[in-house]
Amino acid sequence: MNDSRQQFNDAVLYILGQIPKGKVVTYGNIAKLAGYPSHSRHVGRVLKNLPKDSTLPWFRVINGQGRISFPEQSERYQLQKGLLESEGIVFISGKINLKQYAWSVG
DNA sequence: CTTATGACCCTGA
DNA sequence: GTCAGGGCCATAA
Repeated sequence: MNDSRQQFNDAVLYILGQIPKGKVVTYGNIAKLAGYPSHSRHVGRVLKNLPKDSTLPWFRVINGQGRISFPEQSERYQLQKGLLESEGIVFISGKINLKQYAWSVG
């Protein structure tokens, strides 16, 4: 494994652990915070690589449109939606209010 | 080496 | 508001 890839992966996981409860972050935002503004896609690759029993709040990661990047019929979608709702996040037409739930440093 | 694919984003219609 | 096109980068074949 190249160090750069590992570093990106580690940065993403770290940021993921910094997301407060009841907040969400977009892929692009995480990538930017990790130091790779244009690697928004690879954030998804990192999450995909996560074990299903991971303790990290991967479900707090959504796309730039405030939607979950899974098809509605997908089990992952239902799981993520349920977890977010359990933290107080409200879904409207399958989307959430990014203006309200978007996390920023500080 | 070239293609194809992906838990994406931005912009314009 | 939603949808489509173009772009970006890493991985697999």
